Amino acid sequence: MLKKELPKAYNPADYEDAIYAQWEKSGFFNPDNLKGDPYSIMMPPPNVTGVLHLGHALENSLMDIMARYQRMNGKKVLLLPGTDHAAVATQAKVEKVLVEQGMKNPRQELGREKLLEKIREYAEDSKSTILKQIRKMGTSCDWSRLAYTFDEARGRAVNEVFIKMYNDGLIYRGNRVVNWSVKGQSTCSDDELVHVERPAKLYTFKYAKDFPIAVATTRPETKLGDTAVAVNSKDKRYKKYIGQVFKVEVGAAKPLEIKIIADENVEMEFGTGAVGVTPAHSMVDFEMFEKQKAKGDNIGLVQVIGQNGKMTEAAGKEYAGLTVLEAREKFIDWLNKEKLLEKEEDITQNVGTSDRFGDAVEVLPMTQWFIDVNKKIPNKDKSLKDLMREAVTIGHNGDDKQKVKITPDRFAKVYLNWIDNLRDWCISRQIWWGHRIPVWYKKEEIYVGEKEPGDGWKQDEDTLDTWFSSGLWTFSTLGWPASAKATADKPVKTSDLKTFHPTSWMQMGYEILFFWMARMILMSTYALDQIPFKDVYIHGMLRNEMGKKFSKSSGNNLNPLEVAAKFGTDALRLSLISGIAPGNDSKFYEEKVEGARNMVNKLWNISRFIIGNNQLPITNFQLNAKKITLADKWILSKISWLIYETSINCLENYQFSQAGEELRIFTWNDLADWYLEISKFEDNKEKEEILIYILSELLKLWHPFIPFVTETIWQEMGNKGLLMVEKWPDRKGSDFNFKVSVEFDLIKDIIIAIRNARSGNKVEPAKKIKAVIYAGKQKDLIDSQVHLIKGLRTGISELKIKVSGEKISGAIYAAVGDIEIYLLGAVDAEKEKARLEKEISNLEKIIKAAESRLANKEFIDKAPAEIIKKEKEKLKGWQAELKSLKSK
RNA sequence: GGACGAUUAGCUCAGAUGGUUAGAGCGCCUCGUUUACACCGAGGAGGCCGUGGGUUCAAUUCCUACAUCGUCCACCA
Repeated sequence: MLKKELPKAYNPADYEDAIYAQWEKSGFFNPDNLKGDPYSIMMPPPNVTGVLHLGHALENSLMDIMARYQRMNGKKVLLLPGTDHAAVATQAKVEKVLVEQGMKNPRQELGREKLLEKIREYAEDSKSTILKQIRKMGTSCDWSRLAYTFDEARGRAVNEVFIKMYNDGLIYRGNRVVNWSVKGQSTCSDDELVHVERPAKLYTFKYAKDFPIAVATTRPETKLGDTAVAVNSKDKRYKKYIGQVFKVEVGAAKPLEIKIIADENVEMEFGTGAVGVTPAHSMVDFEMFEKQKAKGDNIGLVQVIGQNGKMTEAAGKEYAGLTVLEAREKFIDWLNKEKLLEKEEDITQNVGTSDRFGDAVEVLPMTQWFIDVNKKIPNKDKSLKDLMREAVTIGHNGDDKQKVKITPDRFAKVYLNWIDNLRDWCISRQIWWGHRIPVWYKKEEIYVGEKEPGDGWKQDEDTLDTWFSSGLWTFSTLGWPASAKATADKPVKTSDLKTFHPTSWMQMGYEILFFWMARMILMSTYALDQIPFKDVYIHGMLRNEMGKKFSKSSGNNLNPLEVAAKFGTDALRLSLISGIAPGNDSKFYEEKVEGARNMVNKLWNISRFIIGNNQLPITNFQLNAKKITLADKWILSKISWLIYETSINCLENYQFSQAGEELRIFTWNDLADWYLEISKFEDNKEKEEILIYILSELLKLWHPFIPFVTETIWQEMGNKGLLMVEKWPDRKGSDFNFKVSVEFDLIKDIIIAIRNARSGNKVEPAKKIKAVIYAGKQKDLIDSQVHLIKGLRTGISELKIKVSGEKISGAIYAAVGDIEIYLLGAVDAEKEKARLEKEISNLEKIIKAAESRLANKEFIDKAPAEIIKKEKEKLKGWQAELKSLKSK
């Protein structure tokens, strides 16, 4: 066999690229080359606004662990990669760059086509960097199915859904108030707002001296557009005014006609108990306006702020053209002059700002495209909201199999709460980078369709909210709609949809729960009548040592590729998934990666030792050891347990951190620290066989987490095939031998005690007493103890064993020179007896309680069968324990 | 205002459907020139599991109240 001298330390850079190339070339990233049940994961497409950050690195690690695990378990795994054009984000970013380069207004100066060209260049550049980075992370995705939210195939899907929704009456064009970013000159959805707390002034005033009700506002300038005052109908002070209209002159173009209306949402106790209603510049007020309108009462809507952020003509001659702030001052001056201002208070206020452009948004009435989330879908008697709710509660159409399982489940509550507050979704944007709305106009005519219907038609200028296309991601990537195939820039297999949808597993950060998860559920249940994924794992955010978010703007961005270059991709991956719990934020810092790097190196050196010392052929290995010792039994028992733990308990339940922990404990504390040491003096054919077996299985278990180093070692062993597609070890959890484990732990204790004694450390016998009683009854065990104690770096060559009968039940003494080590013997009979008695009485109590519970008829009748079964099992265990205790 | 999360070793964090001795990594202390590894080895110290109450034979775990920190949603006009 081949004996290669491996370097002392594992140097990732020497192997990673070649290994990835090998994987890719093998074709096993592509499910078409795999057999078995389909298993699909759609990569959340990173925005083409920049490069990958640590969050992406975490996501890639999580997805790849699942993909590799499932692949090794014989699944036909599709991990589909892609990128997102990130409409507003990308355009905002490029515009910012252009402005920094000296352009004043890129949109005006370049025009639509040229600006789009610039953005496209930027996006393509960013995209290619991102794709390289994904490779670098070792992600085993199918590059042949690479998708982009803004490519032709995805564009087809977008149009198809838009048209379908329009025809179903779910998409409408309406004049409603929207969030408007003056800086970005575009709308944004409610979810795109970032609320910032700011100090503000709250003014209480009356519109006129003879106006009966005072109102309060932080935005006096908008009051030029008030059309009503809302009060609670139960409010005795104001009840008499309800329905009356007051004409007041405040300086606007026309005198305001303020109608007093009733609204149950107005709190009587707060402020003056009355609200000045500005339908044009407040979401809530607009809703009141609509409510009144539905009752047949049009209170009117006056827009006093324009899209340029300046006051309109309607605000009056004095005000038109002023900025919002100038107008505010002017209005306050006027109120003061007229002695209408009653109060001025300092308060803090939450202001909605544009996520991408950063300015405080203005609420304005505009004609935009909306998705109606409350309207019943034709032939369904359900609204989109209903669909979104159903998917996580009773399952789509009440089908339990079509239910999205959210891990951790508390996010289901957050999600449902969000749906309750959801307003119609404004989907049109006035930016250019994005899917253009497939609607055409010719004079008064309107046509909704993919291509212009003939001469003289003009397409809608607006583009779609980027989440519209992201919402289709799970199926637009799988060849939906079928016609996408013809025009796709890449061949798309339409059969994919049938095979891989609903997708098996999805992961994402909680910050895009509403943006993305909700929209995917909406789109998929509506368009396909299927949930988008069965399982969704929500991860937390990564923060730096100070607990701050990593962000480019704050300059504390850690580049995952630099970390990977320094410590290796495996170390980065392992450190990212260590110590995390689903949905919880975690801190990330370099020391963590260092620890993971050390782990990787440890595995490398274990392998180096096993490969280097072995005389047997180590490929295609089958365990056949016949003569085995206690240590052999122990390690085989342990790895059997490890296989069970990592597969069933951890990975099947998305306990990634736990899996890594279990693997590390076995590898370092059990295998390296004990078994490898034992193998140095119990050197025989059986040991070698077992070592190869253990290493092979261990590499498989580690592979999803640290794919590069495991694959490298696998090949250094001389294996022909790729570890990536090796069969996952059989889960024979039952092979775990508790007795052997206890016996071996005893030996460990003895050896540790000897080492302590020799190094002058104190011995604590209490812990060992229990063990010795156990040992005393077994000749074999004593022999193996002697053997191991002699062998394992204790410096002991002579061992005096004394097994006594009654007084000391099985004590072991080890004599080293003139030191007589008092290890396990000399059981203090009294103490031991007391201890046993306490334990027995404790157990008896427990058993009694359990028995009475099982005897309770109510409990038997009402408790689920499973619980009763468990209770019985527990009871049995306790009873057995009690018996064994009593026998002592 | 509503909801959710966190509170466990010096630091960063796991964990237990309630059960005998609560874990890891890092850090710290002592020891170690062993041929897989100093990216190492051996050992050790260090915890009223946030506070009060309740349920229970048994609570750090379940319930409840509170405190502190954090997040999301709604926004009071």
